[in-house]
Amino acid sequence: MHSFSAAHKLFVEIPKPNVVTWNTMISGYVHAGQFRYALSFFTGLERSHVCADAFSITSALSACSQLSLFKLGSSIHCKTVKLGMANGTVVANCLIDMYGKCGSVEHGVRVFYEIIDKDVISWNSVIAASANSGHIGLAYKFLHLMPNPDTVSYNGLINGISQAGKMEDAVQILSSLPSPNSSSWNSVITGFVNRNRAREALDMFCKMHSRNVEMDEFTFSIILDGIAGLSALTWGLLIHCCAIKCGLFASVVVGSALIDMYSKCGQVKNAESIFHALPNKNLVSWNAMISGYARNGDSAQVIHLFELLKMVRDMKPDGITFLNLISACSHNRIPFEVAISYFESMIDAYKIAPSIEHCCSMIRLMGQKGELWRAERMIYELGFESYGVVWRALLGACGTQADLQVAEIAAAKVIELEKDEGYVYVVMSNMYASFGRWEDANVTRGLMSTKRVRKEAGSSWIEIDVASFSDFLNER
DNA sequence: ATATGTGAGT
Repeated sequence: MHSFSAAHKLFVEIPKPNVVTWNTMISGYVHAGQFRYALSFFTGLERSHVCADAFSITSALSACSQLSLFKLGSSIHCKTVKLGMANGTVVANCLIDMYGKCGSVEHGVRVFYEIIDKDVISWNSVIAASANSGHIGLAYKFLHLMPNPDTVSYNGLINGISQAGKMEDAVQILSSLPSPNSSSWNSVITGFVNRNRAREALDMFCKMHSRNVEMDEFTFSIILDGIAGLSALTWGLLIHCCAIKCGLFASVVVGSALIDMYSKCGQVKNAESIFHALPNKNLVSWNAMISGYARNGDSAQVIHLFELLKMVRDMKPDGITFLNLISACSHNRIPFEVAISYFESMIDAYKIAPSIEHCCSMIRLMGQKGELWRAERMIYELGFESYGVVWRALLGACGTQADLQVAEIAAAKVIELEKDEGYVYVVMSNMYASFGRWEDANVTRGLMSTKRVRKEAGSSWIEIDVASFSDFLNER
């Protein structure tokens, strides 16, 4: 049980905090997953006249890893070099991890080579960093060079291979391990779920169960995610029971995954009772419940829960909350002006920068209202004009509104920015047809057949000459 | 007194 406000209040009363006091605050926030706060205390330490030590550095680096802050992480690396502690085993281990998570294995490997006394964690970190960045061969190399690899070493490899989607290899390594632990199994299950192979994920879950490997929060959250994708309620209920047996009934992580699973299986009532019973709800739990209501078309509950969330102390909506809220507005009968005001409050009151997803959701909303020019203007205002998905959303909105003028602008943009002209051909020919402009529709269809546009099983469109359709549009 | 490696939830 954390008590940040209490700790913070105590901290500010300390007249001259020493390095240990600072470090306790930094690592406390890291452990609680509050990485930004952790880093603000690190900055505070640096601004006061206290010198950072290895403890401050390692906690700060851990925060950088989790947030993928390459620039800050590198600047801390520079500091450690100046302070002469870059080759210290623990500091170097953290640096390897930080570089790995920031997508720069090369830097991590360089740090690894400089360590004089490499310990198990140094090796495991460099293996994980290599494997997770897709350098499986490199990970194998380190694993073979390592003096006494343990389960964690192999887990790094299994995890990387699973992330790369090489599931057969991952399963093979798992079965070759003398004593795989929860993490070994979790990595493989995660790999299957992320590749939309939920059936096999379930299979692994059952094997894990029958071999009496301890199941933790990770196991349940990922398998529930797989179940949600399958909408397999019976499995969901079974796994829910299993989680309770494992003593995880009060876990926020499992609870939030259950809320999501039940609402995706159409069982909002179950989702609701999980939500209300959760003793320590976090923002993820709230967002899961709000999106559950949104998915099931209960806009009144969406707004009700959103208003409640705003009143909870230490809790404030994030970008995902607003995304759910806006999509609920477009899928349900919520007044246009209300939706707009939510979006504006997100930007103005909550200082949340709109993402491409927000932009697309707003385009759909404006499209429904017939405000296509406003949507087009918004794309530029938000600075997303160089993203094809955004124009694709606008083109889609034009299709339902039958607005040829905006559609032609959007169509040209989709062709310019994406390689997917097939979609444009289909939408445009349908639109021309709906306007009775059969000649244009036929020209479009003709272009489709001469260029052999066809939809492939994987949903990608093939070999189309970009110029021909652009010319067709420009001639108009 | 305080620190590092595997995997997760909208």
